[in-house]
Amino acid sequence: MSELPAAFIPADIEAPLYEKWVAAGYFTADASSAKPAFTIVLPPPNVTGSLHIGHALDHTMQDAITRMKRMQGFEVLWLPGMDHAGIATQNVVEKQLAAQGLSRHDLGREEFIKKVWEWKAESGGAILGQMRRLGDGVDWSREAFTMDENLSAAVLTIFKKLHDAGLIYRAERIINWCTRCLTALSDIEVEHSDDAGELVSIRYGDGEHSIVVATTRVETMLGDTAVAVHPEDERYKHLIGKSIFVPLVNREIPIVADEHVDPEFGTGAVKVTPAHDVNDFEIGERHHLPSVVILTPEGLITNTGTEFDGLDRFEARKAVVAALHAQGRIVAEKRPYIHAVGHCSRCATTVEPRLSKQWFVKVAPLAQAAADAVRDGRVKIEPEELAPRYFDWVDNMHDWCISRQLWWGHRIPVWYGPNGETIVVGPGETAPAGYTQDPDVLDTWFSSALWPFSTLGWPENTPDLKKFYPTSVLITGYDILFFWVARMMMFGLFALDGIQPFKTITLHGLVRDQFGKKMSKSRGNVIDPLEFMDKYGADALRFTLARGSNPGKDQAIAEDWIGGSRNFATKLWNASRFAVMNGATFSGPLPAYSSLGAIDRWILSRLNETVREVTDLLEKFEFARACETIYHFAWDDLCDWYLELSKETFASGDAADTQRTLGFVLDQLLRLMHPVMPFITEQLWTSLTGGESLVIAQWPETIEEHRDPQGQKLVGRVQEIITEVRRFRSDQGIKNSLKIPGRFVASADMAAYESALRFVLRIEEPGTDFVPSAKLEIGEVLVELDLSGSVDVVAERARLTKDLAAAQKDRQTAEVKLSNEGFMAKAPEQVVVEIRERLVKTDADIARISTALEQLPNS
RNA sequence: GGGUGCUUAGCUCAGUGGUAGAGCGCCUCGUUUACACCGAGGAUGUCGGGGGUUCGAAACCCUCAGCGCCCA
Repeated sequence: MSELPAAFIPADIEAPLYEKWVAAGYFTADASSAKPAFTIVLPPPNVTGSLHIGHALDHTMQDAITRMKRMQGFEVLWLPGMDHAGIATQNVVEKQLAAQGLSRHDLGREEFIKKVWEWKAESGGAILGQMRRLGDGVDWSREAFTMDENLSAAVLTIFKKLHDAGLIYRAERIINWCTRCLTALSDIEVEHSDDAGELVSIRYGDGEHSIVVATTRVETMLGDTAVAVHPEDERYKHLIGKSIFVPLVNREIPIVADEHVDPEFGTGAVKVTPAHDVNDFEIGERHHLPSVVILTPEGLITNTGTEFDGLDRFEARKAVVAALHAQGRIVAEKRPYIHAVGHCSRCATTVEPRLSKQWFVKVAPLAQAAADAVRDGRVKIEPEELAPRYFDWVDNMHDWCISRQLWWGHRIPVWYGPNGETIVVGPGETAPAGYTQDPDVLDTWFSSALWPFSTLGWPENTPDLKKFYPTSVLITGYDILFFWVARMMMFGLFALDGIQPFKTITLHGLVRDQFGKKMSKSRGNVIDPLEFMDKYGADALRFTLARGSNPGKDQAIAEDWIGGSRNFATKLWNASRFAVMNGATFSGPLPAYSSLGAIDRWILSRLNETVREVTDLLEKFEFARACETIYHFAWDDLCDWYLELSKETFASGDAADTQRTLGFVLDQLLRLMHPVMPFITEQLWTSLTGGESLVIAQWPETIEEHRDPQGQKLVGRVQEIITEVRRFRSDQGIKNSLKIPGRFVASADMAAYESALRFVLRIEEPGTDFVPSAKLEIGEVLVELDLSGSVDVVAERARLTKDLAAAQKDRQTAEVKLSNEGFMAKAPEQVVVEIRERLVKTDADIARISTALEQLPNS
């Protein structure tokens, strides 16, 4: 055991400790181990990203669980890596090129992809270094990237497998198109917001032969190929089957009857633009309407033969309205009109629904399997309140558009022959000469969906896959339940013939600012985890996040609270210094429980409870409650009570049992805290015990013999006496440092504590001149104090009056219950006994306090 | 519009039938050799409103109001 430095400086110890762990290979999993496996795959962060507070929370939880499992004797694999983030990464590199006045087309596909790899090598993956700062005990030897060769092989394999099963197809559909990213997006990459627009009602046709339609996207009228009404709508029945004149484009279009038209909405007639609206597309299909694409990929009007060709869609919207006004065809304008508008989740550009030929995954059977796996209990979602959200999604999922018009990503393994042949090329296969490959790449989530098994070597049946699949638990935020979790379920169950990718899905919430508001750059309330790790240490940040983490719930965080966690770390440091100074011992057997002193027995009993509770809570991912339990034990029980009550023993010189007890308790506590605060616990534990590392130390176990409710009750009474005497001293304005003579009159079971009480309360043995000027009755214990003079009667009367009122109030609630016939007849016996005891106690309290009040001098 | 969650001390949140809790903040006192990143003591809540079930409700049911999220 070496002396501990007076101050704890996280920055000095964290990086070296982390490097020590990695170098020792503690985090490297062994697929040939005989130990049971415990596997977590890290939700792969984006290669362009850096560590934000949400990662810090997610990683803290995973690190804590894997560290605990490792200490419990599992062969733990926590597998790190990143995804290639197709759009985001391509955007970053294109921006760099743009600064040199180049586009990706100037380089060509091959050169551009080379540039992206160069970018990744130089500045990608900043987050991996930041994870080390946080202390993530991941297996770096297995670090994966979705574009790695073997993970790419997995992509080809699953594509072919899905295609062969008829679950991948190519079709012309309305997809979400980003006019800035110039690619298709899947439904969930579109974020809807309620925006202010304008609802314009336009008269098509003339006189009797006219219909008013309303739209917020006026420019789409240039692509209208029909007007639809409900077949039963009396207003329009006579027009069904006729045609009507569309202004500006000067085209006659049919009026069709379609049951999906809502007669209650607007005029009951809708314009139909099959190439630019999902609902309209379906109407078009049903009525065999032509689809006219009137927008270029960039969002410019095209192909209408009007003056609007070449205008941007939003300029065209204004121009079309103006032209319609000029013709007197605007019937009404509602402004502002609030309606849902889709935006690209990457760049916020308004998404354009657009008819386009894309690749899709037919999700129905896959989603069904994904739902079943949860419904039949093979996969557990925690907290279970979030399961309905999962079902809502998988039960109503639309086919997934997987092709992206990008260059960075897994290129679609489909080749087209000179005569229109289509073949899918699996890993290791090559297309026949003369074939050309589809130019598009796959959605990044397509490869992320394979993460739990592609990282373990699938499609090869590797030792890793055998040992570590299915993974034990997935820990991630509820915000990517659909993006990622549901898709891993679909692909995992499909790829591994029904074996689920994880046994449990644990969802946590978002980290918000101290007022519960969402963090955002525009609000300026973003908390940077790196900044606060610098300032307070990684342990403090981790503890704060873990302590705030209730299952599935968002949490608030503030700098003050991180400071509070740092204070907790310092407290632990100082308690350890105290232990060293007082000769705590960290080896050898614990003395027999029955032979120990009352205080020692008490702390061991509390430790035992704490071990049980914390283990149980961490197993259930109840981080907030686990941290609360640790905090309370360490600060209140250990520091405020045990260390204080033990000071007298240490001062007496005969302290071997207490020295060993304290050493044991600290040792166990450090183990218990290590998952959440790995750095400071490692530093303390290795220097106190001389052990190699807490990372590979054994997790504390409960000790049945240490259950001691009776001892806890006694110490509870000791605590009550101390608190009451302190309150008296405080009310009397007696300095804490002042020693006063006093006498305890107590039952035999309290005698064991008298010396400790004297020490803590600074009450000296009474001398021959002892004159008790104050008497405190606390329960059955009488404390007589010699204040060498008179007491402050006013303060004492106030104190007693307050106590009397409290006792009377308690007595009354007890009495009301006991005189209630219903209560006496129906309440459980145990509760009745409890209330009776309460009545007895309050009666005694009232009598005692009343007497004390009467005996007070009148002055 | 459909679903779902929340409303408890100044702030952020625990608490699923038996006398309302924590952290931070606040007030008073205190340099007693682990710790002022500390110690001791203290104050603070008709548990969103209304109804119901129950001997007993912050908790269970109904309803209203407000806030939030997801989906459309």
